[in-house]
Amino acid sequence: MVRVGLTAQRLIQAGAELADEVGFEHVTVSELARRFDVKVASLYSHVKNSQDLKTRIALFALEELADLSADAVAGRAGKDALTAFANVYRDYAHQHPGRAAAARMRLDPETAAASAGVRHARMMRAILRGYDLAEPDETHAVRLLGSVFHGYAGLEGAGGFSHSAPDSEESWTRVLDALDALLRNWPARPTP
Amino acid sequence: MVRVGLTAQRLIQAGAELADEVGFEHVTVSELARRFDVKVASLYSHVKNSQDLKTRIALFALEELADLSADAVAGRAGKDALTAFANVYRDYAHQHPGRAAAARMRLDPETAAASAGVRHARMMRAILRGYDLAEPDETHAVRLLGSVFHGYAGLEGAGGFSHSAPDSEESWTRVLDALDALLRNWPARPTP
DNA sequence: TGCATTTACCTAAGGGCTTTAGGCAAATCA
DNA sequence: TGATTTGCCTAAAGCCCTTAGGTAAATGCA
Repeated sequence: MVRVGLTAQRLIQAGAELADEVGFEHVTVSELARRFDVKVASLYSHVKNSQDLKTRIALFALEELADLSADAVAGRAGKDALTAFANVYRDYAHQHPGRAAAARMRLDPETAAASAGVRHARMMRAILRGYDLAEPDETHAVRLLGSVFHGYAGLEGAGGFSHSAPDSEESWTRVLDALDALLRNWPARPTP
Repeated sequence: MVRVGLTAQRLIQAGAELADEVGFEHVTVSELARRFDVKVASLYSHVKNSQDLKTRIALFALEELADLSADAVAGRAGKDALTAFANVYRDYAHQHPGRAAAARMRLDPETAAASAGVRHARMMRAILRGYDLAEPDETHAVRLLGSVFHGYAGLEGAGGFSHSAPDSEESWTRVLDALDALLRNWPARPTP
């Protein structure tokens, strides 16, 4: 009986790679076991269950993404920072579609609160400090940006923008231009 | 042997309701059969397989949503139309979270091309005609709006904005204000 | 109205993924 | 080196998906 040296970390890492190959929704304990050439039951000492595995892949992706974003944003401000941050997001979704999908997975509130998701939110707020928005507008803007980034990655991943002109790359650039313009010119609350 | 009178339409309708109750990802041929008090195999005369069932629920949701949007937008223009359209989207996601998730499902290109998704795109373009954007900016704007609507619904459905101030309702209103302002003031392509 | 055809639902069966319980051998430690 | 821990295994049960082939209800036709 050869020991492969499974650990939760190795499983999650391999799970993330598997997600990128076959899609996050097709990540399965069985397939993971197959890849380690190990029986399925063996994984259950390292991971609670299938749900737990997926959650931990999601948390892993969120961390990874937050680390990349932090690097990209360091030393930048204004549109520069916004673009760098947004591009990390989109590039990650291109290079790691499975992990990106994982990062969009629904987490229960406590898990989410303990996740790197909060770092993302903090970074976004830091970027927004370059545009001066008073609360609650800053929060509205955070939510708008989050929606755009998630939404764009989702639609692009679903093939929404492929095979139609202009190419998605150009739209992305122009969307960022537009968001920058919007943030510099955030409208006052209209008087009814 | 009592006959229940299954049809593809009834299955899809019931499937949509099931999705709203348990989440689209938990819609299962078995559960559907249980609800009709019928054996699982019986469904396979009406629906090709599980994937087919889900796809048809997605198409159903897209149609329903397009019909609602068309009604809401009729007779409106400018911000009025934009708001009406956007609110249909969001209200639908609130009232029918499962169907909304279905509507966000990845479809293969041919299926997507034959779906009500194209009506959605056409309506968006019609609304944008109220803001005068020349191509390719109109397309960029369509993609931005799509991303925001999908993204906001996704994050809200995932509980992203709950239990934090200001409430999601207010953010949504202000996001629409902001999008309207942006469309009225779409930035020219910056000269590098 | 009676018979043939079609159709709706059924049983049976195989295969995959998940999860738990309990066992044996490799690694670790004293 | 012997004891303990730990990593991976077998076995088994449960649920979902899917196909093949059967039976009875509904429908159509003479």
